[in-house]
Amino acid sequence: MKNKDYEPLLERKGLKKTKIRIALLRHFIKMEHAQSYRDLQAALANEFDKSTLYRNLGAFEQAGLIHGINDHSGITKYAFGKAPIQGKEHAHFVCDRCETVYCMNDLTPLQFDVPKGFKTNQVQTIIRGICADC
Amino acid sequence: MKNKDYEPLLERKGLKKTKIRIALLRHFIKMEHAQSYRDLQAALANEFDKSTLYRNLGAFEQAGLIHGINDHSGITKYAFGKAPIQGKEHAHFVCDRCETVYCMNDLTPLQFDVPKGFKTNQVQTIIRGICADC
DNA sequence: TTACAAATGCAACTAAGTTGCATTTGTATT
DNA sequence: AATACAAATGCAACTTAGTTGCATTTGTAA
Repeated sequence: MKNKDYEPLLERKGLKKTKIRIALLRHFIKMEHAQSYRDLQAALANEFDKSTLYRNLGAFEQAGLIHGINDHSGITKYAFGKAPIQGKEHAHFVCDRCETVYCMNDLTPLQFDVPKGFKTNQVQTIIRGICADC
Repeated sequence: MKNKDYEPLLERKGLKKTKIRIALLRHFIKMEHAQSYRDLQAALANEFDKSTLYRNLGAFEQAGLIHGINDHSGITKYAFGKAPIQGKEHAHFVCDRCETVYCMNDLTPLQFDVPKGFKTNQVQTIIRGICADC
């Protein structure tokens, strides 16, 4: 994906093309692991304010450009792509040693039968273990 | 389960029988929903220090008496019972309206085939939706 | 080029969770 | 019952994630 290719993504979502958004998109597309606030701040060389970064993460998530992942660390991490919905789940693998978060796009979709009266909107699965690099 | 019944749980784990531990155990056993730090602090009438409470949550979790659950709120919640292990998962249902966290003990166990080189330790599933009370 | 909504930067704030250390308490031993 | 020691508590100070209000700046459409 070339730099110019993802700028239309912003327009399509009604988001203005600002410096941080271009930088964020470019970064998310090339990163294969989920990114925490700190990862992102470092990757962007602390060029932008904390609130600006958080607000844009929120905007991107709402627009379905990225999705948040919550593991036992208590720190939200973000990865490129829409949030999982039922029937189209993708699981996340968190390495207990290096803490890297992988998106496992190709795992078999799951079906959950929740009790009567419960309505499912989305399903997120966190698999903890040791990754191939560790 | 009577009050005296769960005190042996502490001894068996090598944990001293202190006031906060008895109170915590009693509370966890009767609560059907997962509890946040704030829930617990309120239930215990702010009788104990923040650090004491957190340290005991850690000790209980390590002993397998409770397990932590992390949803999109970023706030860890705890529920009675051991953490899910592969083949014996139980999923958690988080209501998007009232934020209550339910343990769904009776959902079908899942099998995940992770890529080569990855080793699974435990699987946690968060189902988001609307609960029966909402 | 103008004009306005949307986005940014700044500063101040809230709240979760942690840590070091002095004091207290549960329990095992005599 | 007294002692003795490790483990647990309380306190205070701290770190860091994430939020909010507001004045200023900027992207885009007219």
